[in-house]
This record gives sequence, structure tokens and C-alpha cells, in this order.
Amino acid sequence: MNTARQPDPSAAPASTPAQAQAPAPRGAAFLLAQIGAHAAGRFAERVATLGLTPADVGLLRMVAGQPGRSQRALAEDLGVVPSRVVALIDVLEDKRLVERRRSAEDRRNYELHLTPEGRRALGGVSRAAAAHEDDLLAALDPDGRARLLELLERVAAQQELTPGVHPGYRTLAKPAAKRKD
Amino acid sequence: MNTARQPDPSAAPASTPAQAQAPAPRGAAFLLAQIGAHAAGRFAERVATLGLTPADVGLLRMVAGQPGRSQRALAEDLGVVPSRVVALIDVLEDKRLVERRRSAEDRRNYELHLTPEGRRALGGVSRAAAAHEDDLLAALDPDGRARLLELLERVAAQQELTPGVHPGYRTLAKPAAKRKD
DNA sequence: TATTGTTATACTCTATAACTATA
DNA sequence: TATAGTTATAGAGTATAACAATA
Repeated sequence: MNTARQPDPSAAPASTPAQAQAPAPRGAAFLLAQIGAHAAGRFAERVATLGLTPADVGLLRMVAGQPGRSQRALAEDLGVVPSRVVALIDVLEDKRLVERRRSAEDRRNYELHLTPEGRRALGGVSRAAAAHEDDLLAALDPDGRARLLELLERVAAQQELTPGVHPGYRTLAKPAAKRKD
Repeated sequence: MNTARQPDPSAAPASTPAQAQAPAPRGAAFLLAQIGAHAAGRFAERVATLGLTPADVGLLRMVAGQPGRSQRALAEDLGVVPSRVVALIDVLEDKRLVERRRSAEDRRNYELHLTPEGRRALGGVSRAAAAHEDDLLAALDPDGRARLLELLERVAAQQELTPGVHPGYRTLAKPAAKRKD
């Protein structure tokens, strides 16, 4: 679906002083953000063919990894407000991928479990993720991929990123400069 | 901020096939998306202290790199609709960072230029970006950073990502599964 | 008639806060 | 009174499409 894409280098600027300042950021941080957004977008396209959003996938994985958690616990892990988990789980329950079971111990909360269909869906996701990985890293041979993985793992650990949870659930860019005129 | 974190293997589902399937994605593609979103968020926080959003920064850089472009040309480069560029430039013009000048050749369009203040702001952004890079890659020594950069550049090139433009302007996650019930 | 830029409108997503049911 | 979950409401952000000025 995303077709138009040529950078159009024909319209190159001749000689601008600002050109020397910040024409295009070429640091690793920028590349990480750029490639990361690209990767997220491509992954979203892939799982969309399975009828899922990236958020759905994250929830499915979380429920699969820790069955029986409450919605509130999930909300905390994801860094979102409980009401949002309601909507997310509603979708998955409508699709019969996740089940709400009233807790016997404390009947206020639910225990979330995957249905057999949910497990099947997660299998499809795994295949999509593998294909995604392969496409995204097509530029690198197995050795290059291993080196990249190792470097990324070090960065993620130092930045204290929760394994398996990416911050796409929280609102990223906050208001920044709220002008009052 | 995210405190609770134990995977709680005690609650292990004994024999759930899904557990072996996808508890937490640990591939490079996922890490790229995770770290990328994290990096984007941190960068947004930094430039917010300068009164700018990441979108503002991208526009400023683009105008600096190729002064005199029209809004429509910018819209095409960014992959957004022209009406959005109006709003983006409005903000920058209100802040006196960018100037609209009527083109003499074709009075329908504007030529966009940075003001001196705009150049100053971009200098601040460069400093913020450098600090950001340093913080983000604190886990790596200069050699590790160089290796990471080289790997990322190869991936970006193969994926045909436009240098200096990240896809944060377009709507990323599309509706996916629009149910009709 | 075609094109640049603008404005008006609608839609989607998300958080806030009030509400219910259990404890 | 406190907590898990739900619902209602409002706000921000964005695309679509109609519009004005110029070519």
C-alpha cells in the first residue's frame, strides 16, 4: 500500500550556509528512531493481515506469558490507564482470542487467559515476526545480525527497557509547548 | 517508573504450547522498534525543553537543508498531506523560526526560509541531539558505537529509508481490522 | 482548467473522571 | 472506605474535501 517513495535528489540545494549545520542527522540515535518506526510500521502491516493490531499482539503475548493476570496488573506493566486495557481486551475477547474469568479468590477482578484460538493466532504472529525480522535485516548476513542483536541488547539493558514491552502504548510525544495566545 | 517486573515463572502454565511460542520477542527487529520508540520519546522530551516538538525539528531541518522549497514539496517529502504542512509551518512561523516568502516566479506558492532565530534554535537542537546520542548509547564505547552505526546504516540503506526523514509524520498503525458488526 | 495554499469538518485515539460491584 | 473494572465525556491529532488565489 505505501507506493510513492522517491526522495527526489534532483531538487538538491546548491550552496546554503545552513546546510552545514543540520541538514540530515546521521547519528545512531536518529537511525534507531527512524529504523524503529519503520520496523513498527512494517510489522503493523503484517499483523494487520491477521486481523490484529500491534497492541493486540502485545497483549496476546503478555497474557500468554503470564496467564491469569488481572487487567490492572496488565495496565501497570504497559504503563497505561486501566480503562484503556478494558478496550484492548474487549477487542480480543470479541475475537475469541482471550477469555475473562472471574477470580474465585477476589471476585472483583478477572483472570485473563488465552483461548485455543488465541494460541493459534499467536502462532501466526510468530511466523509473521520471523518473516518480518528476515525482511528487515536483509542487508545483514547471520554474523552481522548477531553483532547487531548483541549491541542492541546492551543498549536496551542499559536504558532499562522492559524485555518484550515497547512503549507504543503510552502517549509518546507530550504537548511540549502549550501556547497560551 | 516501571517497578513490578517479575515474570513470575511460578505461575507457569505447566504445559501451554503458547509459552514456548512467543512469551517475549527477543529478535533484533523487536529491539529496534523498542529502542527506536524509546529514543524518539526521549528526544521529544529533550526538544520540548526548547519549546519544540519532534515534528518541528524535522521541518526546521528540512527547511534549513533546502531553503526556498514550497510547502507542497515539503508535504511530498514528508509523506503527509499539504494541509498538515500548513499547520506545522504556522507554528514555526508564529515562533518566528521560519519565514514564508511569496515566490516571485509563481505567486501561488511560498518559499520557506529559516530566520536567524530559526538557525539559533537549530543550533540548540544539535546540542540536544548530541547529548541525546550520548545518553542513549551510554552502554557502548566508541568502537561499539561505530559498529552499531555502520550496521544501522546498512539496514537503512537496504530498506530504502530516506536519510534524515523518519516516518513519524505519517499515521503509522492503520485501522487493521475494521469490523462491521 | 490546473495548481498552491487554506479552511472546515469528521474521525480516531486516548486520558480523565464518574460510576458499579465487590471487598 | 478501598479496589477492580466499566462507562461517559472531552481533548488532541490527523486526514478529507471544499474553497480562494494564481497560473
